Amino acid sequence: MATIRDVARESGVSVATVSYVLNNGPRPVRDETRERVLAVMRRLDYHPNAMARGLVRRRLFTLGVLFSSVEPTVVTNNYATCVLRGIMAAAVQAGYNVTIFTRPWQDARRSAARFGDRRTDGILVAAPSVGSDVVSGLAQRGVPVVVVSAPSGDSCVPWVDVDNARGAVLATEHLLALGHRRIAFLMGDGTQRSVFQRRDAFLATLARAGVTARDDYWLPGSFEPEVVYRNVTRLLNLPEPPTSIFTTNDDMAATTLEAARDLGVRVPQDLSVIGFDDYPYKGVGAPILTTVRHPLAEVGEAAARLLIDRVEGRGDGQREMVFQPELIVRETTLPPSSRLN
Amino acid sequence: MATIRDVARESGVSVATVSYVLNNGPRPVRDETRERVLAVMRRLDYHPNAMARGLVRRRLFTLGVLFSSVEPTVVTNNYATCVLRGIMAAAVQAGYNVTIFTRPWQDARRSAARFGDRRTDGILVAAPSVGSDVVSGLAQRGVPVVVVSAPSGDSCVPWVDVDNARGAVLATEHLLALGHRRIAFLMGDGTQRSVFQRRDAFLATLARAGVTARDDYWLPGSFEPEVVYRNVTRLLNLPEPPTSIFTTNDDMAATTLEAARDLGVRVPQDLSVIGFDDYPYKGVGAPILTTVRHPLAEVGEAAARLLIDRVEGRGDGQREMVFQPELIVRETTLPPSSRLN
DNA sequence: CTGTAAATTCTAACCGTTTCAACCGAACGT
DNA sequence: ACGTTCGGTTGAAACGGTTAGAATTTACAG
Repeated sequence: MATIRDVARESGVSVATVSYVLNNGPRPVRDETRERVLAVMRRLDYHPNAMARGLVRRRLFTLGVLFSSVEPTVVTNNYATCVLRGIMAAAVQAGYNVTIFTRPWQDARRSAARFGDRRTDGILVAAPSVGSDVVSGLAQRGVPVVVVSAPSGDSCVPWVDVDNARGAVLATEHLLALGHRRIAFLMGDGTQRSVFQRRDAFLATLARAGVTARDDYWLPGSFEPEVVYRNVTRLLNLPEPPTSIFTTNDDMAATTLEAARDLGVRVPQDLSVIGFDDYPYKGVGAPILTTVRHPLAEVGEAAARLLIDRVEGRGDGQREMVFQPELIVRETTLPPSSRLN
Repeated sequence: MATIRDVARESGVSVATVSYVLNNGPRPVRDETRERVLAVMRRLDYHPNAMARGLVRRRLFTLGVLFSSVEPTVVTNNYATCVLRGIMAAAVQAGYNVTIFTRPWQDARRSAARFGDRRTDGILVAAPSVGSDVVSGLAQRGVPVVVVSAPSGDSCVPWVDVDNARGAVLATEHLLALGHRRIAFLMGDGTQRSVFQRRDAFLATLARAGVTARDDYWLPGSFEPEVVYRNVTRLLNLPEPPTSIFTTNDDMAATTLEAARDLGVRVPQDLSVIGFDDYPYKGVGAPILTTVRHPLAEVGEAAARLLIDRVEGRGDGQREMVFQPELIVRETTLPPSSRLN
């Protein structure tokens, strides 16, 4: 494999000169010389070694992505896929590659140095769990970090998220406006702050409307499909089952529909279901989910842009971005059937 | 940020010794010395610089993934997501990171050197289009390559794929066995070899059964949802519409269901639909697609394993792997309704 | 003790770039 | 004719590691 020295030798100039033509600077090169060097580069099929470059430039034009958990299924679930799509969009545009870290974050002491080993120019931390020191750990080590879909505890780390509370308000108010009073909230597991934000806003909205949150609708939170399925079954078998269910995300809503179907509960006639996130399911068949649109790809894209700006020294003070959710009424919500009330 | 030299100085040994403890070799280090060095490393929060290491070791423990097209949507479509899931699984297990290239492949002359710039230890090329010189270009430059879901023209480049022909046979025979004779094949665009393999097997199976492939069911191939939708509409409005449609992949099948629904054609009563790939849709509602299961994640995982074996010098001659597809009969296929025949 | 082999450790070259300080010649102002 | 700039070029010092070869200890037999 040809190196810069080969090019220099073949074209009768110093390596410095070759480097200058390679980078268009920082010193000028006479046109005639440049042409000669370029010709040799082409002839030798030369391309600079990324490692050597990265070593001295301390830049590799690569963004790191760290998901809270690195189970391969987690890296490729709906949430991650959507965020990744946005990240890729920003990366493509800015000419960055994207590296997905596969080693799980353990704690700052053991992991910060590893992830900050200059393999990437900066790191996007997606959906860190509440107790984790991943963000502060990296930030403290001087690694440029942007948090995706979670506020950063660390005040100097930029973050991008949707307005979770607002989304939950939209969903809840929609159900209330339809006339629902028996509304259950199906909670995801308690490692994400967004889950709590959505729950709190749900409860607050209910309270504001003078509707009491029933204890028997309250079940332990989890994103696990099996648990969700079981919880829904339990809810629908209650003496007074809910007439509508609001889930923490669309995957849970899908599982809810499945469980309802298996119980012979018709959606939306007997049960309204509303999700959150609006994953772009290719809906294989009806009904199509009513949900709160969470612009995940845009969130990912904005976060990646923010990170790129930071590593390129254009940190224009932008510290946080909050996207507004939007209620998407489709086919899984209706007024509660009188039969059940 | 602490360097190996800092550690050496602080612990009163040479950098070589520090390196030996870092890598457990190649020379032994006395226990007492090792402890001292490790203590200093911990105290200084030292972690070796990945670039420097990569430069001399010529290994970064990172796999590159190159999708035929790098539209961000392509990188995160169903196909790519499934393959990526498998790749991640293998990578996690072997301790590799995964870099997704964002610059599109142009041609060997312009791109080979760029992608072989030692930023990754090897490259997984996913679904290269038929005319592309991406595989040969990289291979020729000495970059370890494994092709995902396409046979490699280059005989010395390993590849992994599903048996596309067999899958199409399974689907077609299923429809024939149900009694369908008016069967349409909806073709994807002609840049992937697998599309042709599926089509050819479809036609061959039809011929073997003595069923003629009708010209009026033959439409220009495309994966674009709009085109698919239009094609399906055209088919179903034919004087003698097909009683069943076999699509090149599940996304197309989903669009087919949508178009049928919009036309008031009931699936599976009036029209049977069978897809290919079995993407793990969270089926939001019925009917659930009958399809040919293509173990995409396993394909990706196997390919990644093959690549890792190669870069680690354990190339045990394994050159190609073909996975067997499986017919998954669900809810979108039935015998043709007599009404229509 | 001494000689010798084995176990450690050190010195220094190297991996392939970038870039700074220095140099050289030509053009320029005076 | 003579400093001064300035465009163009170069040698060499980083960048932060690995590792071969030499040097130093240590272990052990005689």
